Amino acid sequence: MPDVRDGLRDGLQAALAGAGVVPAPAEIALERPRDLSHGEWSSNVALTAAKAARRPPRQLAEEIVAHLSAEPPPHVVAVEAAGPGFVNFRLAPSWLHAVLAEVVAAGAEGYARNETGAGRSVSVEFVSANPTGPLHAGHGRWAAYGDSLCRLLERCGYRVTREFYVNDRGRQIDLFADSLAARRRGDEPPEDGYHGAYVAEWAAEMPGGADARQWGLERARRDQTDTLVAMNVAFDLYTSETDLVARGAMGEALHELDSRGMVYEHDGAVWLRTGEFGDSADRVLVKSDSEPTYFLPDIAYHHEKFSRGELVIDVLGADHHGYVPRMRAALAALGHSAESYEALIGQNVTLRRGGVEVRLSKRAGNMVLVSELLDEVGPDVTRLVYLLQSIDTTQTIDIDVVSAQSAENPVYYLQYAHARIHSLSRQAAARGVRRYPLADVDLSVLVHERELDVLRALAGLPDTVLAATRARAPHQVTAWARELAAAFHRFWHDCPILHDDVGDELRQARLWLVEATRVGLAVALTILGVSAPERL
RNA sequence: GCCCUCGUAGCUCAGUGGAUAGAGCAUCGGUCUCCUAAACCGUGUGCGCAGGUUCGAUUCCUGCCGGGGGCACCA
Repeated sequence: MPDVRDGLRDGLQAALAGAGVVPAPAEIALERPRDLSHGEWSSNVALTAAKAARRPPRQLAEEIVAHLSAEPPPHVVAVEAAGPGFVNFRLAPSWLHAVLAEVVAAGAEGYARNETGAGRSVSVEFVSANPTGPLHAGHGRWAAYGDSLCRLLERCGYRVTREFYVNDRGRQIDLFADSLAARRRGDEPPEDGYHGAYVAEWAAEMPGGADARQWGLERARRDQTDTLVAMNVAFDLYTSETDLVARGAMGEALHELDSRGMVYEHDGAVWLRTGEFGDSADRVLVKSDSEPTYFLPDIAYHHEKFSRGELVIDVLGADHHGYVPRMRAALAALGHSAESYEALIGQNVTLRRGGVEVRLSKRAGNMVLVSELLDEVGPDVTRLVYLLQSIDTTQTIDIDVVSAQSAENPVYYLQYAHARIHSLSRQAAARGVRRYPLADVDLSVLVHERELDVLRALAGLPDTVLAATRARAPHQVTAWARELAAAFHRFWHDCPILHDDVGDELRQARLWLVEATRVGLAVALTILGVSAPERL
């Protein structure tokens, strides 16, 4: 599919050759200036190649411009040297009409798809909440983020396995079972046990004579899975720590580390030389009471994941970041390359209700559950709210704002754009207006700035998808969708479609513009895992 | 004390090695005989501080200050 940039690059290449820049720059960068007065596209080659060309950047830029003006690339109406040495391209609207046709031809399934990850597999682990309770609002962030990241990777051609690790053995599970059993008897849970209200509720459900441990695990798992399903998050693989140990994976990992000379005994415990691989200290794999630490099965699990992904990604909360160096070290000790393991650390979520911040705590009763958010605002708003901002910032979700049906709620802006598109379809059908085949429509009548702005936004989606994937930042897609919605709302305001005084040609072209917008929105919403209502 | 992370407008947040740093909310004021006004238009003395790298730094590096998180033979 021809990209305008291909033509511009070819032109620049030829111009550079014509200007006698001998070792042509390996890469010619083209960017969209934030200020349209600098043209539709701009290149800084003259700045980067100035040294090699042995002349001032501005002068080189002017030579390039001279060459390009003599033989302008497709769609180009003017080339200018500007600022310290930028080469700016002014384009005819025809380049955007080509974008419209491309969007429509590719459709929601194909537009903004790329092959950068083709043939590569990646394992992404996220959420992995302990099976000792429901998912809280913090888990919800990783569910939304992890799943959308996977959708981005898939759109870039990667084969993705969504993984959830279940820590279903060890001390926390014992405490949870003890807490359940205590509540069942009508006693208080142990001091360091689980005190959340859900424990008492679940204990009341528990049949007499049930094994608190087994029953509790299943109850918690079911609760978590229900929530994930409601959030439109589907995992490909759940790995139980108990199963992992039972099938010997832990022993194998230990053996492999040992055979590589990475393990030693000290004070009756078995240690891993993580300190030699960038961790701040060596870590215990098997305690002096012969019980493995949580770390050993975790290593075994991560080791296994490489059979499913050449690239292994963990999505972790900031409270687990201290764990990354030791896992990185353990994987290095097993011979995995540093680039093949990626730990993405996200900051915590805080909730505000009635102007008061609600601290998330596992043991206290003030925990806000994902299921509560889902009940209050529904899955679409929940996911979109999580994906509104970067995981690098601590997120404060104001439940009052998010649950309000008002302009303060950023979610409605997007949904309203979507609803308007469908409203138009209904109106058109009611008036007997139908869309002609695109081939029969003259798009060159689309010259209104509002129309062109929508198309400019649509033109940027493939780059946004690529950049968001590389940055592991699904929120960039949300930001893009808001931009598209804004452009669309402005277009809607200024450009009538079905009104009687709109000519047939223009009406048809605008109908297709709306269709392209629908496609663009659909792509973004699919990546975000959100569906939008057809009417508000 | 050590490590990680963040610090951008009154508030919540985008953003980027480039040319005049953007949205939403809030404030104030405008726009429906017209496809949904949950929209649109106007209204803005901001990149924590100090060095460094660079033709160019809000962006990269170092230090400092401030917020959050983490430093177990717990998970």
